[in-house]
Amino acid sequence: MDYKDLANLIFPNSKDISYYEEKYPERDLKEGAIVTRIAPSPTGVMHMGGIYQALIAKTVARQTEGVFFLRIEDTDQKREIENGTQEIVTACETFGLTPDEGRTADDKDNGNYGPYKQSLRKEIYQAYAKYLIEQGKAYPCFCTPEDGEALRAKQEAAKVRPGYYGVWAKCRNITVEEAIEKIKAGEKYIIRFKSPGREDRKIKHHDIIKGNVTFPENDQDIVIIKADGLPTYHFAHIVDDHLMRTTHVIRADEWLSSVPLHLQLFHEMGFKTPKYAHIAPIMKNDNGNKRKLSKRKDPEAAASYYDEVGIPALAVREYLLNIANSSFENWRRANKDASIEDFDFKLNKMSVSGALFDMVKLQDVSKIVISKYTAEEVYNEALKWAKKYDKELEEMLADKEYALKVLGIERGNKKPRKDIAKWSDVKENINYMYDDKFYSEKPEYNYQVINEKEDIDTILKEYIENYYDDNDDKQTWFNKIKELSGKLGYAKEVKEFKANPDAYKAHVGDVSTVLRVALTRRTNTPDMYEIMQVLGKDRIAKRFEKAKEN
RNA sequence: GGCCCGUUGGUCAAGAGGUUAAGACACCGCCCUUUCACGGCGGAGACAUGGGUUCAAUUCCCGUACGGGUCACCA
Repeated sequence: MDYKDLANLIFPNSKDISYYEEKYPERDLKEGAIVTRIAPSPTGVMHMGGIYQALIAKTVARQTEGVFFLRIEDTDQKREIENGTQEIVTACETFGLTPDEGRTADDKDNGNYGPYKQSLRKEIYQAYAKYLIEQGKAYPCFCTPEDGEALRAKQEAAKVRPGYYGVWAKCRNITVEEAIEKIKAGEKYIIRFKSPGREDRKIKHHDIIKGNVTFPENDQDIVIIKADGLPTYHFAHIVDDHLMRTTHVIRADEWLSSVPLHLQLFHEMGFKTPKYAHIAPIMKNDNGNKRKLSKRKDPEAAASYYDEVGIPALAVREYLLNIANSSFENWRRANKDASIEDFDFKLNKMSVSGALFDMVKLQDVSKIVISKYTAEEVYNEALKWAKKYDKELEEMLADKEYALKVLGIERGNKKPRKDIAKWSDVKENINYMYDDKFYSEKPEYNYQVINEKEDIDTILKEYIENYYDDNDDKQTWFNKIKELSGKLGYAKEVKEFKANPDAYKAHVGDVSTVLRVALTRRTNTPDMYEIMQVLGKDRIAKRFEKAKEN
């Protein structure tokens, strides 16, 4: 009896691995093309870290004319949630990160290297596990989970390194005969990798992001096939990324310390190893402590959060690119209108340590992104958002023609306003341009410098009766306010007033403020000329009348 | 605790053995046809720490402190 008999007993129906090697051939891509992927577990909402990873993976694949694919890692069926796959697929789509191949829905694939869902690949993993058993590089282990705990306790008490290795690996030395006997007797078992490594030897590894790292060799006989017949992450990773012909494994740096194991596994299988790039996670400052952005604690960790508050997906991508390659910022300033796809992203320029997530900076990026939108685009996006999250705003936007005028104020010129960071800002930004909102507000007028009711009423009356005309161009409009100011004893120029403050009651700016406040009940607004143009003389007059009542 | 990795202004960060140590966000001041925003100009603000090596170290080496990761039949 030999390893082959043992392997046949354990996996009697597995195909020979040559079947899979032929079924999933080398990809026919140009030299230097990067094949990479994201491989999330369908265990909850999509995390920002996942989006970040997807962005980087997709970017490098696209730049090298490679392939970016999605593989669902559902080997831990206890943790799986309903619609987990859909959640991932949808998140990728909303951020413009749709994979070139992979799972496209709960039960659908796109691509020739599938299935792209690990639970559907069970027989493949078993075929490769069988291959290892045949060579004596893997073995059945009859230890129970309780045995594992006991082992651990014993090792802790003895103050030795915990784990299933060396002399502690009880089942590694069971003879083939004995193993066969136990299996035939119905004993439960799992499959472990028989590590050839030695802890006192070092291995050097070059990570694209982390650089050179040195580790002790792996000597742990890790489990590769669990009691339920499914593989552990480590084994699935080796088999899948080999068969899917992945060239670059881009993943979170929590995996870095598994590299010695993975390298060993690739080597023992006789596979070519992919290159690794371990990216630092996005962090969060939690009361002075740095920690990973957490799905449970931080709402902004969920990919869906940005859709909810109305930050455009493009802004999120730009912000993430900022974190990924700081040269992006300079590039962006030099190439204001270029597509982010034209940015020459460098994997090896990524930061080694995790960046703190900066919501303020994200909003700044978002303001710039939105400032480049046309009124029509702002309208469409805001409406799309409003339909999902804000009925009142949706109603306000019902009159598209008017909404476009309002949203078009100070937009489309070379120095557009940057006052919208997210679609949820829009309502507050424009509501005074809607009469029903305006008149239902509490009528509070904060006129600042000029406060006498008589003065105010005079300014409003004079202006609307003798000066304002819808047909004036901006310069004429501006001059008229100066004229009015002069006529009523205010300085026509602010500089003049500052030079000689005692000669005037106030200056043209103060007069403008009276008009602005009467018109909008706000001291800060966009350009008043444009506001007046949109409102028109009748509505201006009506608002002035209302102001005089107070 | 063992093993890995890291530490440049409040945040993101560039950088090289010799630099006035970039830039962005945030902050402050001034300017810009009257507010706000935009834009322009300017300001404040940093190489964790102790030892080496060197003519010279923030940059290289060692230690310390601090931070992060990892040590599952989870990924």
